[in-house]
Amino acid sequence: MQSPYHHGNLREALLTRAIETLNDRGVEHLSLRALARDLDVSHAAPLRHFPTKADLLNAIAVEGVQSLIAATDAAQSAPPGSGRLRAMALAYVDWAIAHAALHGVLRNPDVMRHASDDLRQLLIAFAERQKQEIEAAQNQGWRKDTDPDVLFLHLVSLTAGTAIVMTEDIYRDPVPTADIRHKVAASIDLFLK
Amino acid sequence: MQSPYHHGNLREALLTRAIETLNDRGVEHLSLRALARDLDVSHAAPLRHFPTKADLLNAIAVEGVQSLIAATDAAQSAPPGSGRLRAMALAYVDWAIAHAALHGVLRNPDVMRHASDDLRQLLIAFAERQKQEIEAAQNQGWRKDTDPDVLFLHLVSLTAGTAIVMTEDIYRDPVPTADIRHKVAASIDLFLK
DNA sequence: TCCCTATGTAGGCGATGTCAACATTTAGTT
DNA sequence: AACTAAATGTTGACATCGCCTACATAGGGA
Repeated sequence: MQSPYHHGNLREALLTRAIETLNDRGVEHLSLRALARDLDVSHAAPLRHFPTKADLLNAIAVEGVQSLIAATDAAQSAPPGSGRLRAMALAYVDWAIAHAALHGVLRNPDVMRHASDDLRQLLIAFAERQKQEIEAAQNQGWRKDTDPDVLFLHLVSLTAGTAIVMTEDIYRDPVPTADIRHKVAASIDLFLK
Repeated sequence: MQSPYHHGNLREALLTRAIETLNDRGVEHLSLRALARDLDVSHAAPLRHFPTKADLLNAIAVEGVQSLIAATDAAQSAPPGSGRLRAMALAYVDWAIAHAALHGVLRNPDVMRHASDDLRQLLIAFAERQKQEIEAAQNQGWRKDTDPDVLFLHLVSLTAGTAIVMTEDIYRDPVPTADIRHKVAASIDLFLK
């Protein structure tokens, strides 16, 4: 049949198409009705899967954080210590560059304002793992005398900040372009080496 | 007369009220029509001053950057060097905390995507000054052997990241609360002392 | 087979951004 | 002072959007 009454996998299709739209048009141009049109579905169909637009964005954010966690998990193959922290920080930045749209959603205050409990839990777990890595690194002698809270604050600020500087258009002008990936690593090494 | 045909200073009134709304309701609830209602003006009146909603947000962003620059200018009373850089970084973070709404606009990718040339110029000038401060500090011996590009990247990432961590709700859970201002200073000192 | 739930459709409501046509006020020129 | 042009505000309209309600269809147990 040409178009079956039921789409079959509308939820996934919505998420995929939404992320595509996000990539080239930004959050402001993301609309449930336009998504429905794109997928040849009635204008209210998306509401069956995401009762509200915020729910859609929240689901995208959850996917994003899971993807981010998976990316930094891969960096955990390194032995514990400041080297592993370094690998995780770089993995974070690389992930942000590779998934700019998802990263943008995670950085959008208007999305995160309505973060679901699931999403918050994911982020807290992620933060917790970073704290453990810091503790492990300190046990190996790295910045042994510094307050762990300060190290955590510094790590989070530096990684989040670097990711933003590398992905947001507004920083493109002042930031050096030549050999940027190497400079990012050197910048992170100022803290983690 | 009760309500004169002309408001008198609608442009300023719009900006002021918009920032207020931003503060307690967020960008998503900012609407030109609601602003018009708040100011007892017809629904299309704001368009005379801001042809599009993006123009309004852009104007707010310009005010924000000017305010930010003024705040960090005050920190320039310190003598040049890493100490002045430190003062500027802390002034940045303090400004972000004190003007969370403006800071949120500046950090909103959907706002900055349409940044006007004015706005971009302001930001470039701000970045340029930071580069000069780094050079001055290096001339005084601070991290003399490090690539200035790397130092700049690190400074921008760290300050932007810290401001975000301190202002965005989503970081409130994992970040330590006790003595936070002191810890922020300590975190910045890891780089600037 | 029958029913329940999940999923999709059709229509509508209030709100929004933006446009066009018109009104009023202000400022500048003569 | 009179005339005119520009600035500023009003009214009405249109397309779109999020979301709601009522209804239609499909699929999966009992």
